[in-house]
Amino acid sequence: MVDTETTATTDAPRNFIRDIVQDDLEAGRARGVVTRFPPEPNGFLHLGHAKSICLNFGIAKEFGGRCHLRFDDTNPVKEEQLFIDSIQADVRWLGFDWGEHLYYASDYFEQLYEWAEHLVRTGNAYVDDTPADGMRAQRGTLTEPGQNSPFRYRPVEENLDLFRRMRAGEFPNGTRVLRARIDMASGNMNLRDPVLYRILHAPHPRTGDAWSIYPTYDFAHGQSDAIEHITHSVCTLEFEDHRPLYDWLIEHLPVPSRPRQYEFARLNVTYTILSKRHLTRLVTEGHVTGWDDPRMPTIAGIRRRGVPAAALREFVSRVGVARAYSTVDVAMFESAIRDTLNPSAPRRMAVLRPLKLIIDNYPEGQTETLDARNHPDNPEAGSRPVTFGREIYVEQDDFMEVPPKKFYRLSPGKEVRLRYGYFVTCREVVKDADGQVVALRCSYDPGSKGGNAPDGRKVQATLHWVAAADAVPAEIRLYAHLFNRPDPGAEGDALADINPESLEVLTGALVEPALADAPVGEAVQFERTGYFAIDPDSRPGRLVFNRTVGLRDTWAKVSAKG
RNA sequence: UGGGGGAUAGUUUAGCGGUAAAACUCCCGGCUCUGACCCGGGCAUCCUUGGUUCGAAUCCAGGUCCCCCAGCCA
Repeated sequence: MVDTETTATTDAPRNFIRDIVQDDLEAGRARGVVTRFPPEPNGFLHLGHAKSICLNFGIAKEFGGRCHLRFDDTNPVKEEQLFIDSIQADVRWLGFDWGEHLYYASDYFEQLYEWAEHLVRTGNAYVDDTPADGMRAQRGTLTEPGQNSPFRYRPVEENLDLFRRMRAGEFPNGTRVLRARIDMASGNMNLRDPVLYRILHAPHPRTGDAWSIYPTYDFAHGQSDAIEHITHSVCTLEFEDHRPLYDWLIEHLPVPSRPRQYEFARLNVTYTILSKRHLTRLVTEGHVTGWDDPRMPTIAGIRRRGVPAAALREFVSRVGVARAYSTVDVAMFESAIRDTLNPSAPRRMAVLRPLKLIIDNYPEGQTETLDARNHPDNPEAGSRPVTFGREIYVEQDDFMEVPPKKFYRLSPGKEVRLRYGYFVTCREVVKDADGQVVALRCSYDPGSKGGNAPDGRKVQATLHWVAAADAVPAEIRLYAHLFNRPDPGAEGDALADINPESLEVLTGALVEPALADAPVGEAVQFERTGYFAIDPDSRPGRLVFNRTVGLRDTWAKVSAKG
């Protein structure tokens, strides 16, 4: 059976974050470890999130701590319940469990508001009436310091009054914000009086219209961590510059714990795009069929494609965690998928592009049942019967009328083995009026039943096949990389690099009957072609398979070289 | 000409002062009722220049290149 285990393994390799946690534990700086995975529910989870999920949940598990799932839902205009639901499903599918620890930043809105007032009262925050463009102008540039807002030294009482009225909904969007009073001349832009609250008259998926002001990421994140007693708040490198602000807020607020932030390099993969903005466009502009299109790097897409959760975890584990910017070869992902599937995926025979083969010396109307093993290395997987007959189908790629050197498969006069069946020799090539090969007439050796010749002679190739008598038609979807260059977007718009041939639909495929009742999502290996899984589009009588990943194809390389 | 980070094989990662390790890719070969799997073998002037040291990928100093930051996004 396919590996469908849902419990994540703990064989994670060493990395600098684990080292930090271990040191903190050993030095007594932390009594236990509490991490969190904090997605904003504004899209589907993808490969990059998988890395973060495995890291955060993995560390918690390794050190006997816990990992929270917390939705960073501070911007209601971008967030939807649909995403909240899908994210939970995806994390679970990946094999992780947050137990009772499901939280929302919005759960803390009241507490955060109180802390905001605290900052106002202590003179560390003020209400600024400067419009957005004015604030931008006052912020300065990367090399020039910013200018103080004229409202920077507003009296505490006035700030308090204004802030309360902001909450009460008295002012329109964008007319005022609450800012931390830190340092307009800081080299770190995040310290130039960052915005803590903005006015947003927008309904929130969870709090409805209870609020007309919402905290920014910077004000919500660290404090949420503190509320949950997160010990190690792990995020990606682009938040490095926010750490001083994270710490500043923790220091100036009466928070119940002192979390620490650590950053690692986000995942990049060749031929893939992982920015939420681009993924959203792929969906909304119709370049793919949805968030779960098997070509998408989303967890949902990957799952639909037939990739087991264990393969995703294995990939993340192989990639490692570091602070160096990097782009992982997508081949590493494909390899992890094959390695995960190979030991367990049942073997079946399916002919993607059928070519009829007629065995002239096989009795007409006769069929027989042969025994085919379900797995070459695992006898316990058992076997299944396959029908053999006078007319069978083989792969078009397995025949060449004029074979190049090193082509071991069928060609005029050549003998090959039909897997678990007989040796057959190609005697005649049947063509239509256009000269296209439409069938092969062959002879077989009755003594080679089961796949071995009585005289011990060898053949160079063993072909997969299906019998015309009981083959089942199927649609097979072959996927190639969604982008046609390893670094999509490196020159201009990433969507301009979309591979127009990322999907190939084969409607005339024939598969062995044992495949007719394959469960959705579980991968099987079509011998000699790859790993495939039933797509949810599949219906009784209309099988649809997705190619999860192909097998390594040495011949393709040899033949490509000529 | 601001601040913050990063540089180890084609790609990721390990290495934490003792003479470069693993996975993936690629190449060569073996095995084979999947040209799969599996098994051999090959592929690195550790960004650079100096310094410290018996000894440096590891420590120090200078340089170079790359990434992030000027949202009332996260």
